[in-house]
Amino acid sequence: MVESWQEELRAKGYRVTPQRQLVLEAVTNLEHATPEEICTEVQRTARGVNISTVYRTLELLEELGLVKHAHLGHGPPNYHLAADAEHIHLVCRECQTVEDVDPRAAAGLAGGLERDFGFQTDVHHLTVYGRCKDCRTT
Amino acid sequence: MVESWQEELRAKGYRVTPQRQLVLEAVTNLEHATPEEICTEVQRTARGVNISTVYRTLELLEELGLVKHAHLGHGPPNYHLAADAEHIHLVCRECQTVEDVDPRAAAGLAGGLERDFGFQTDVHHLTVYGRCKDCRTT
DNA sequence: CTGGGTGCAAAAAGTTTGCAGCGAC
DNA sequence: GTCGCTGCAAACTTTTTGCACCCAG
Repeated sequence: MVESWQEELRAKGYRVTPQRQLVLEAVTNLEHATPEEICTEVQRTARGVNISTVYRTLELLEELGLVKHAHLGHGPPNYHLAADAEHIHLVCRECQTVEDVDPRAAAGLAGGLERDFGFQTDVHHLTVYGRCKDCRTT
Repeated sequence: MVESWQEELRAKGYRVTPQRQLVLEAVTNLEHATPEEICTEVQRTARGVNISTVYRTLELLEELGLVKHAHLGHGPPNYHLAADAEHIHLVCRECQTVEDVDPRAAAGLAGGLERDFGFQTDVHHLTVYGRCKDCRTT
């Protein structure tokens, strides 16, 4: 697994550039971030990585299986390392907070969909909307 | 049930307009539609309901609890009648098709989240990403 | 008649693309 | 030196907003 992603890039005819390393670093550090946030983070460290490069890089990194994204409601997509532990997102439709939950909570669901519909659930990408504990009591 | 939402509108100080009736009709007929599709549908019947009116109306109808929306991937949100039977959306990340599934499949998940996190799942809004049967065999 | 609703146009927000120059290999 | 990558700007898509006029109540 330590076999560097840089090798993989070169093997596929892509190039290893500072920008690509910085974007991957930013995703690693931020854990959950939108393209915009990633761009800002990168520009804090080094200067000037263009937003369009961030988009292009994220697409590439996702293609390589290094990062994944999920849609958490209205806003922009949310990127994180594929290597991070898988988790489910609980999004509160009132306070907009996101809570990460162990994917085992969805084991039954995934199993059922597989059995009944032949559907292979991407648990990584599962987003559950509802109301969180706090918003239900207030 | 047939005429009551108009009453509710007036009771809250809103007005019943042809545009609002047409949008609700379109949502009813299309069952699953984006704002753009709703706008097109409405303009087929009558002419000239502006896209921005569609957005404003959908927001209002959702506030009243008449319609709901879900995010099915990258694209625009997807509106449908709240009165329609609840269902889960299975979105294939390869062929982009959407399959509707009985919400009972998620009963275990919803129960677990409720028990463990006090989170009230909005099953209506649940979207599951993955690969459908067809894409797995091809 | 009155104030909320609508259409239109412009702005915002998020994302993609064309192209000339740069730099990884 | 080659050719993929980047920055920049412009185009695009989806959604929101400001404003003058219109019409439901």
